[in-house]
Parts: sequence; structure tokens; C-alpha cells
Amino acid sequence: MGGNIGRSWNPLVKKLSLFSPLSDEDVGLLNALCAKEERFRAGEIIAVEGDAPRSAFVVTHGMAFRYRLLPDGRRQILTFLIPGDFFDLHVFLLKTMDHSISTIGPTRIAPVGRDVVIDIVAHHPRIGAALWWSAMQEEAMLRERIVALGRRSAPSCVAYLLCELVLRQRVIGMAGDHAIRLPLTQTDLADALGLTSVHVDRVLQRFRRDQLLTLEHRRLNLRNGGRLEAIAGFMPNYLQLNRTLAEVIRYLDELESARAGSGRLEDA
Amino acid sequence: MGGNIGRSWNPLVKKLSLFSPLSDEDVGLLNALCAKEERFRAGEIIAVEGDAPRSAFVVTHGMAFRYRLLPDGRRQILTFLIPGDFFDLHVFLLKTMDHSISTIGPTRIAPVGRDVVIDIVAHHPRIGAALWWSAMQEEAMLRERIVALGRRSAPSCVAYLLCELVLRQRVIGMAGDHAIRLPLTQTDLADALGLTSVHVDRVLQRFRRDQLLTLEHRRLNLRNGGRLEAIAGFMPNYLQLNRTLAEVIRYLDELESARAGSGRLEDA
DNA sequence: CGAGGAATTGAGTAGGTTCAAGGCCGGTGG
DNA sequence: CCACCGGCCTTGAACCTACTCAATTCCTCG
Repeated sequence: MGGNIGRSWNPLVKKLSLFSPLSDEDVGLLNALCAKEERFRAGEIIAVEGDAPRSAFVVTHGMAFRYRLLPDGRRQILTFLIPGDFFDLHVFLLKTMDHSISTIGPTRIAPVGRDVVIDIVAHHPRIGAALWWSAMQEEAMLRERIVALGRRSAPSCVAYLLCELVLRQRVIGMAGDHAIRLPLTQTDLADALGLTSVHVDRVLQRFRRDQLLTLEHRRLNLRNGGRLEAIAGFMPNYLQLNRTLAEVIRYLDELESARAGSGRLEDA
Repeated sequence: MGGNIGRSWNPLVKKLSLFSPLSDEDVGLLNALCAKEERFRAGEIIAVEGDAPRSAFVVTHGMAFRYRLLPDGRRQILTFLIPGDFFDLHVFLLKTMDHSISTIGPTRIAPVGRDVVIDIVAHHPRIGAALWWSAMQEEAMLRERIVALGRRSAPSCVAYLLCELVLRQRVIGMAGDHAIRLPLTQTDLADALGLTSVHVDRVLQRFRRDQLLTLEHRRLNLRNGGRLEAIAGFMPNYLQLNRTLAEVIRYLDELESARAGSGRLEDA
């Protein structure tokens, strides 16, 4: 599955491979990137709203989330970041962060300087394409969240978020078929879904009563994933996990030829 | 007001200039792009969820929106697209649309083929950078919407959306200080904010009673914009309209040198 | 073993929905 | 120019989902 150079399993490689066929060199580079990880303890704030962004990041272990705090102290969690997520690539374009980032449990994150990003995109088009695809995926998740917050009931929202987290962890090989790590507190779930922790609790209780899932020791066990997806109205296609190799290759070839023709290529 | 080729005012140029200093050649190219516009009548569907995306687009006149329909017929509007918005640049990366796009009033949109996009990015780094920045801006708007839907009251939501639309139109020179075109129906607003048209109506009535705004002939008049922003908790910084020339230039120079050094550059 | 955050419970409340009906345009055709 | 039509806005009353507040229990970690 993921492995390579050393002996290590690398969620970033695993994720990007889904989209783009990576060369051994590519894989080596990604492993090297992830090797320079920094450790953060639980609940540590990595980036603060208003700061200038410093670098891009790759999550290698643990979990983090983007969030905004409102003046009255309420919090809205925007996205969860799990191992394999390579984010804030646009670091040099934005002047200030419009949100903060914090860890959930103990987490390891590898900062990636802008020069490295530039090098990757310049010399490793397959990684570049895969990163771009992964940014599209994150944007699609934002849209999906808007649909959930806007038009779904609380049970449906909760179910949807759990389904998304399960699928994302499955993709990077971190999920058994029926269980994932879920270090989230009910308050975290609530803040991600625009609900109250009290209400999230009641929803989860009902899910348990209905034999849909169990939660214990920071693990989520799915007892009836199908039914949960039905409640969520979960349509995983928005994660765009259905790429075919042929198309990717064709795209990359186009990149190459355009590059030969002139100079640079690729972009948002 | 709308014209093109020759001497005309171009909302795309206006918008991108905010970020990146464009050469005359750049401007010419953008004008040419916008000249090949197609006309759509009110309520016409431009792209359907599930389809393969065909090309990128620039809105030149009118207004459109991205949306999703749920199985039960409910609708969630994701973003509004106004003149100057250049969107779906990632067209070649995604296999299927995860949402649909439709016009509101009569609207003109210029399709931009992938080869043109590639050419722009390859030969016009300033436009490329500006487009990338504009994509970041769209993503920031998605995040802001999540915050609104998740943690703000209905009046606050409505006020926020109006403030955003006013500011966006102002940026492209389509707003007087106190009035903008607003061809949206109350149902549209409701579907964008996860509310009911009935409730949106009551909120707007209250705004009018409080002398905050008036709505007539598809125009929104602000009577007390400051107070409206206060109700919205509107912090326009997320639109990243505060770039300074120096930074942009520095970034572009880096693009140039990296390009010289190798081949391509730039990316998601 | 103790402490503090997290989960749970209950009762009362409120913001927003639902349903249904009526009124107001603006556009269209005679 | 007027009458008609359909979509949109407006209104009211009943309802319900999810919130608030506060107290209690449960865990987990030190």
C-alpha cells in the first residue's frame, strides 16, 4: 500500500497516489518532506487568525482543525485536517490568515517552506497535479459542509460528518472497515456542525440506541454504516475519489508539452 | 456599461488589477477573452451536477450561482457569481461536477477553453497569479459562509450576505455607495443561507422598519450600511482586498526566476 | 485518589419552520 | 389601454427543532 524508501507508511503518499501515479523519486521526496515533522501537544494553536501565514504544512500524525472564533466567544470549526493533508500551499499569496488552526490530540506536522513548494511544482509535475487535486477536494468538502449546515437536520449533519471522516481515514489506510480513531469531543463536533454539544449528545445517543454505532476510547465503531450514510444523505462523489489513471496521464502529458513549449505551466 | 474589445470597462480586468499589476498586453488578452461571451436567459442552467466540466468561465454581465439540489427537492445555493468572476479553472482536474450552475437574470458568460487557461498561466504570470488569488478568495468566501450558517442568527446571516454582495460589486465598480443591483428573489437568499423564504421576508421587513435598507426594482439601497455590517459581524478582511503592490511584485519576481531556473512553476 | 474536563439528563424557551391564504406587482396578449 | 396571469411577496397561527441553563455523573489523566 503506502510504503517505500525506509520502511515507513506515509499517508501523504497514500493519498496523492490515489490521484496521480508517483515515481520512486516523487515518493522519496514526499517522505523526506514528512520527515521534518514538528510535534505539537493536544490543543496547541498552530496558526492564529490575523497572522501572516508562514509556510505550508503536512499533517503526519494526529489531527488538527481550522476554526474561527466570533467576538462573543462562539467557535466555528471549518475543516478537520488528518494525516496526509497538505495544506495552505497558497501561503505566499495571502497576506493574513482569516482563521486559526489548532491541534486536537498530540499531532505531528511538517512545515514546508515556499521554496520547497516551488521546487515541487517546478520539478515534480505529478506531485504538483496531485496537490492541486487535493486542494480541489478540500474546496469540495467546504461546499458539502455548506449544504449540510444549510439544508440538513441535526442527525443528518452528524451522520454526514462521521461518514466523511471515516471515508477520509479509509483512503489513507487509517480505518478498519468498521472503526476509526475519533479524538473529537462532542463539543468539537457541535462546533463543526453549528450545533450545541448537548444536542449532538442526544443525536449520538439515538444513533447508539438504534445500533448504528458505538463510541468508546476515542474510537468510532460503525455498526450499520449503510444506514448511517442513508441518514446523512452521503454522496461520496464530492471527494472525487474516482479518477482513472488514463485521464491523469493525459493531463500530465499536456503539462509536459506545454512546459516544453514555453516555460511554466499550471495554476489555479 | 458592458461592452468590450475596444475601450470598454471590463469587470474582470478591474477585479484582477486589484491584486496584480497587469500589462497592456494582459488587459488586451482579458478583453479578448470576455468578448466571446454567450448569452443566457434568466433561470437557465449552465452546468449540471454529474456532468463532466467542459471549460472554465468568466461572467461578464448579470449573475449566476452554484447550487446543489437534495433528493427531497430542497436547494442550497453555494456561491453567487458576478461579473468579473473567472471560475472553474480546475476544469481538467475534476471528473464530474458536484454541483450545478444556473443564471439568475439574463446573463452573459464567456467560456474559456483549457488550452487558453494553460496559455495564460504559461505566458502571463501576472494574470495567472491574480487568478490564483481570486480562487483563494472564493474559497475564503466558502469558509465565511460556513461561519455564517453555523454560528450566526438569521438576521446576522442576511445582513452578512448583503454586505458581501455589496462589497464585491463595489470592487468591480458596479455599486454606487448606497445601492447595488440585486436581482435575487427572497427564496434565493433563503436557499443561500439555509433559511425559509418566509423567514427571510420577516428579517428584511425588520431591516426596512429599522431604516437599514430599502429594496425596490431589484435594487438594494443601503440606508445605514454601518449598522448593517455591525449586525452581520462583517469583517471584510477575508476577501483579502488589502494586498500591496510590493508584495505582489516580489512574488511575481520569484515566479520569473524559478521559471528561468527550470521550467514551470506555480500551482495549487 | 483527586480534579477537571466531558458526557448526560431534564425542564423550559426561542428562533425558525410549516402550511395556507391573500395581495402585489410586472409582463403579456388582446 | 386594459385585463389577465403567474411568480413573488406578505401575513398569521400552530408547531417543532434545537437551544439554554443548570445540575449530576462519568472518565481520564496526572
